[in-house]
Amino acid sequence: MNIQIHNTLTNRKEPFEPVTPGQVGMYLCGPTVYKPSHIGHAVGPVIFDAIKRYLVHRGFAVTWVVNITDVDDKLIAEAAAQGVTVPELARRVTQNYFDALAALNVTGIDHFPKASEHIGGIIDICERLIAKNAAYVVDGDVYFDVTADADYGKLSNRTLADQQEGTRELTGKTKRHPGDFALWKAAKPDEPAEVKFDSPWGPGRPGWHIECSAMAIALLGETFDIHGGGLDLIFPHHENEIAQSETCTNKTFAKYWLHNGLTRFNTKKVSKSDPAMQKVLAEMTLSNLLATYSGELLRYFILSTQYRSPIEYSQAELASKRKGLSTFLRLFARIETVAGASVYADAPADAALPAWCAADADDELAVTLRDAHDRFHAAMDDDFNTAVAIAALFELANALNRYIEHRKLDANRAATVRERTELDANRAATVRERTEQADAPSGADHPSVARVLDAGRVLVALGRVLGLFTAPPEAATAGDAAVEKVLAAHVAVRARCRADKQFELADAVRDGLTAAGVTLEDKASGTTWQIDAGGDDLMDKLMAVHLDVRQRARQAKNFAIADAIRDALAEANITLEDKPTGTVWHLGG
RNA sequence: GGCUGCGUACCCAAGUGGACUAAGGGGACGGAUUGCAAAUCCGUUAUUCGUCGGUUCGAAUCCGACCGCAGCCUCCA
Repeated sequence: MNIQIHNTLTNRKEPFEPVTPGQVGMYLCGPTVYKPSHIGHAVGPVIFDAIKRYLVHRGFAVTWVVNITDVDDKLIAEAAAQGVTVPELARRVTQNYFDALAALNVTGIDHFPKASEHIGGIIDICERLIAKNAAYVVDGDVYFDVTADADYGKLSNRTLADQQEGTRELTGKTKRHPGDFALWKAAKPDEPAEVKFDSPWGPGRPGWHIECSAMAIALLGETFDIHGGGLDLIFPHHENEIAQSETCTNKTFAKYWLHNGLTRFNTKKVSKSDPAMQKVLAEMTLSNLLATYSGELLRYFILSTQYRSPIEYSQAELASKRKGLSTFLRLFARIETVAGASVYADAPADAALPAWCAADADDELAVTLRDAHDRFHAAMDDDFNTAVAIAALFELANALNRYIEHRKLDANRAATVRERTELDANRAATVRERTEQADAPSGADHPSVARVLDAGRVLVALGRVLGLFTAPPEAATAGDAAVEKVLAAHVAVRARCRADKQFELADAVRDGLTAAGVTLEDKASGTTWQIDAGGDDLMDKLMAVHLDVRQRARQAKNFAIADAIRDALAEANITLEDKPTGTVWHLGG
């Protein structure tokens, strides 16, 4: 099956055939590093990262370049406003960008060239264009002559005549044609020394578009495969890149042009230039978002829409996506409980199907797994349709949950049932029946469990092709052993309450924890917790619940439970002191 | 004004001539399960794809008009 790519140049889907068979060069326009990255900056890198992973998965050797534009008018202005040097500001903002990419699991970028480090290549292109009479010098500026490029406008589908009509820019004395653009800008007297570079035309710095041409050519060659960026870059940025590069080399610059949809908020583009958006934008920096949402969730959110469509950002939408993503993460935890082995470890790197899933295998799970596997690949082959690829993963997840459910594979089910016999003699008959029904599997030796584990690992491997499911989510309490222990005490207390049929107290525990932002789930294999809203005061909240429940138990003269609470907390190294003013607790008593 | 796109259920979102009496997710509702929940499973939730025409044996998908929205034409991922 062939990979199809939508090419902005032809406005069609085309079969993907790299310039050099088996090898792919990709270039994505990166940020101008003068302000912290916002949600929109994450879209291109996440999509391209998924594209690279898929191409690698399909056997291509891929080189991916993302530029850092660190010489620019806005950068100079912002550095001056903040009272720092341009390199210092650029360094800081670049680091901010890198941190966000790491959190988003964007790991595939091979080169991050900086404009300031490619001045030689930029000057070289300018000179070649001047020599070809396709560029001219005016007072230390160098302009590209758009009339020198016969097919100028082919990417954005506009003619020079159209443009002359629409342009607000005056031709003035400097430019010959209003569409001409600066390749090189002469330094202005008040600009700092670190953005003045020597050139044959005097000190100055690159124009906006030229750095991408120079860096792409330097790292990927004069013709490469895929060039991408946001839709808003089609004109003038990419149009001008094509014009200057192809006029310079007489070769095709990039074979396929990919453009991702823009992030929107209240149906408006998230844009730096829109004053109404400025405030929103400040809150939508990637570092802010990553403080609230996991990188995996943001990545999943971006990939759940086909890349050419706009993405509507909202908290409600992210909350909805969080639920969807958790379906997978819960399933992985469930399989681990069933099989006693992690799906994250030993997932097949190439997402290959297990032997029992051979083409002629016709049992239900084999068919579903094969089908999901096929659909995933077909979706990605079709212009990297990650939305449909994820839908295939959902179908597989559902099939696995169903399989576990119907075959009663949940680990320790039999053991739990036995415990229950002791709890509730009246129900013993039902319980015995259920014990017989369950095939009481334990561990990965059981054939059905082994299949679930295999299929779960394929699911993880497919997700990893999109850059998801790399590792189990870190518990919100990681590193906070005290919180873990106090929660364990809650679970123990609640189990005691339930065993004693003190359901009001049991519910008081759960309701109290829910209010504190912790969800309890009673499963056949035991009670688990999930922290939805952590925070510095979580420990205090958890202890408040303990004290409240204990107080209720004492009022009901249920001293057995009250004592059980104190004992459970003692296990957590917490002592309680009952004083006339109330009960106080301290750690490590 | 020119050039791109878009408008699919309560919300998000795939699908761009026949396997569509339209994927998938969220939500809602009913059932199983649970002491009660949560999770999970089962089921229901668009005879219809902005509106009106046209082409076609056949259209959400092509064409036209209209309505609404967005992007680019100035810095932007």
